[in-house]
Order: sequence, then structure tokens, then C-alpha cells
Amino acid sequence: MENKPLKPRVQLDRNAWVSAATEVLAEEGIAGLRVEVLAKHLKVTKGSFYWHFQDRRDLLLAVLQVWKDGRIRDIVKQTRAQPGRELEQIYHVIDVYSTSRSRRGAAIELAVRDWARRDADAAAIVAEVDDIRLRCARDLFLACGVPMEEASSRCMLLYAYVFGISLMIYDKFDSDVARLKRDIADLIAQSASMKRTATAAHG
Amino acid sequence: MENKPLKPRVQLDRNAWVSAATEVLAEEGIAGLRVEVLAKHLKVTKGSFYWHFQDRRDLLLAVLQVWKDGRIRDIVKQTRAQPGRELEQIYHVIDVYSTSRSRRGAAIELAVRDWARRDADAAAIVAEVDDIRLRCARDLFLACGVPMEEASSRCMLLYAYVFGISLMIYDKFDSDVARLKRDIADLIAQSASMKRTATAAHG
DNA sequence: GGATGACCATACGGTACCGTATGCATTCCA
DNA sequence: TGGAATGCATACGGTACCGTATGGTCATCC
Repeated sequence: MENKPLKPRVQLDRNAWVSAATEVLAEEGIAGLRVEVLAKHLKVTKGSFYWHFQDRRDLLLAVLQVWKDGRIRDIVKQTRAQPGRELEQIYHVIDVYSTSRSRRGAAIELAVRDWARRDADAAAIVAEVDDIRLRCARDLFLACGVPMEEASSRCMLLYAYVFGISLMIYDKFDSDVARLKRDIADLIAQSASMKRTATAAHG
Repeated sequence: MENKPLKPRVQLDRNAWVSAATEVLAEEGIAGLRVEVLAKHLKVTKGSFYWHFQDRRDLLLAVLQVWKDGRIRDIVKQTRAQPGRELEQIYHVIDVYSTSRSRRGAAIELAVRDWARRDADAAAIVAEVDDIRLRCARDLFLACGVPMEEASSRCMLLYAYVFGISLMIYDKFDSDVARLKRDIADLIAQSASMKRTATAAHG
């Protein structure tokens, strides 16, 4: 018998709990995120939970913090465009934040925002994330030559659209959803003040 | 002493419960809509509740039904335009469905849609309401001379925007929110295919 | 004016949670 | 190698619910 552990006895740390909590949050919402449910999910008892966390709120704040950091990292990454290809990047942002692209991400987004409606801490985090996202997206429009006020309007419309569309159920309305979404992306992204090139649209 | 009742002994009916339930739904979400909480809210015990309703789900379905009927009546009313003033009416729809206009209505809207993410019955109701709303709004665009596919895109963008904006927290982003919202309304409503008149915009 | 039914209070058993206390096993380290 | 410390299980008291059972209190109508 070597000292190599056959059964590694995987111990849980806060990160494991936060990950599992985020998963439950996406599926059940903040109200369904309960300590004992989570423990069962991780195949341990809540004795473990209260070793790693002071109480339920301690976990929730950790979930918020991790979510915030991830969203900020992501938006900075998604809006970093090569010079001259900013319009392409705008279409990219619309696409990646669209529901179909990341069902899980959208579910978490909605759960956090629903949570923020009744919790000041969550609201503060959402406000921070929104502000950063809006500024990043606005910079893309500004780089495309769109004037400041229009850039503000369009980036706000962009995010309201991607969040709003994930709230709607529109199966019966239009048969060609792909075309619909392309056209909407054009409405959001294309400005008269842009110097358009042949390859810029539908990047 | 006449037979005029001094203490009218206001009896509750299903409608009273549904109204109170809708109020709680707006404030606490579907998870906070509990029978005993509601009873305390109405200053009775749950003995009363189980007289009027089979169980909690019975109430929830009634809330859904009342919500649906109200939303359908409302959208039909809000999109009925005098001939030649359809563009005005589009701006009107954007305005009345905007959060600031009806904070309570938006709260219910979000609560129902959050509910619909995990409940098939709620999802079916939302799907119905969305379909009717989209068609009503599309008709307005069509009446403005906008071609079918663009009308579909714009009305979808319209609703995604009004729902999405109520999810965002953008206080810090722009100081002149009124201008921002006006400009966004223009982006949604104004099409190149419209024959614009001097008074049409910002009706 | 007594019976009936509508409406509600009270009391109960059961479940699903929260958070604490405490015990037990494993690992780390002097 | 024998404590500490770590990580988790078990057991407990307490709360907030759900739904049922049953009884009480009015108005109403013969």
C-alpha cells in the first residue's frame, strides 16, 4: 500500500458550495436555494455547510461576489475588439448574451435580477455589473463613430433587449426566429452615423 | 336600532383573495405567496382560505387567469389607434409599459414571468399573452406602412425592451434618463419605411 | 324560531427548513 | 505517536408552512 490515496476523500471547500449553489440558483431561483437542499445535492449533510459558512446569507453573498467577478471578466473580454472591427464585436455581444447561446447563463442572470428586486446587496451588485457592461458596450459604439448620446441609447437598448427577450415566450409568433433575431440585431447595432463597409454588417 | 348593519361583516370571496394574492405576488414573488401569509394579510385565518379554494394551487391558477384577462383587455385597449395616428400609439405603448409608469404592473409582470420559468401552467399563460401583445403591436407597425418582417422585428424589440429595462439598474450610467428613454423609443418606433409627418414623432 | 348553509376560527399532524451542539473520523504536525 | 485541527455526521429545538377536521357564528328562509 503506497501513500497514494485510493479514495481521495474529496473534501469540499467554499468554492464547491458556491458552484453548487449557483447551479441550484439557476434552476430553482433564490427561494429554492436552501441549505439542506444544497447539502443533499452535494451528498453531504448540513454539518459540512455550517463548517464552511456562517449561515445561509454568508453563502448567498459569496455567490453574488463570484457572479459579479465572472460577469465583469466576461464583459471586458467580450467587448475587447480589434481596431476597426468594433461593429462586428457589437454583433458578437448581442449574440453571446442572447438566450439561445447560453441558457444557463441567462437563467442565472434572471435569478440574480429577481433576487435583486428584494435584496439590497444583490441590487448593489447588479447595479455595478450593469454600469460596467453599459460602459463597455457604449465604448464599442463610440469607436464606431456613433455620437455619445446615441451610443448611450443603443447600448441601453442592447442590454434591455437581451435580458427582455429571455423573459418572453414567442414560439407561436414567428416561424423564422433566426431571421427575426438578425433583424433585431441590425436595429440595435446599425446607426446612420456609422461609416459602413461591405463586410461590417452581419459580421 | 335600525336593521342597517353597523359592522357590515365584510365577507371575503375568491376575488378578494385573488386581489390580495396578486398584491403579495408583486411584492414577494411566487415563492412568497403562501396561504397563511395571505390570510394574515386579510386578517382572517386560513380556515377561510380553504373554504374558498381547494388548495394553494387553486388560488395560483385563479391569479394567473385574472392576470391574463386583464393583460389582454389592456393590450387591446392600448393598441387601438385612431386611423392615421398609429405611430403616436406606438409611442404610447412604449410609454405605458415602461417601468416608471406603472411600477406595480411591472412588478407583477416580472413575478409572473419568473414563475413561468418553472411552472408549465404559468408558461402557457405568458405565451398566450405574449402572442396577443406581439400581434397587436405588429398591427400598429403594419398600419404605419412598415413591411411585415420589419414590423415583427420591431414589435419584438419593443416588448423585449420594456421588460428588459425593468430588470436593469442604471442610475449611475446616465444622468438624463428621460432623454435616454425618448431616444430609445425613437430607435424602436421610427422606421425608414414610414412616411413621416412633422407631428408624428414624439407624439 | 328552528333548521340550514355560508363563512370563519381553532386545533391538529405532518413536512421542510434554519441554526446549534456535539460527537466521530481523518489528517497534520511537533 | 499522541495531541490538535480539519471536515463532516447526528441529533436537537424552533419556526413557518401545508392541508384536514371540527366546531362556532352569523344570516336567511321557510
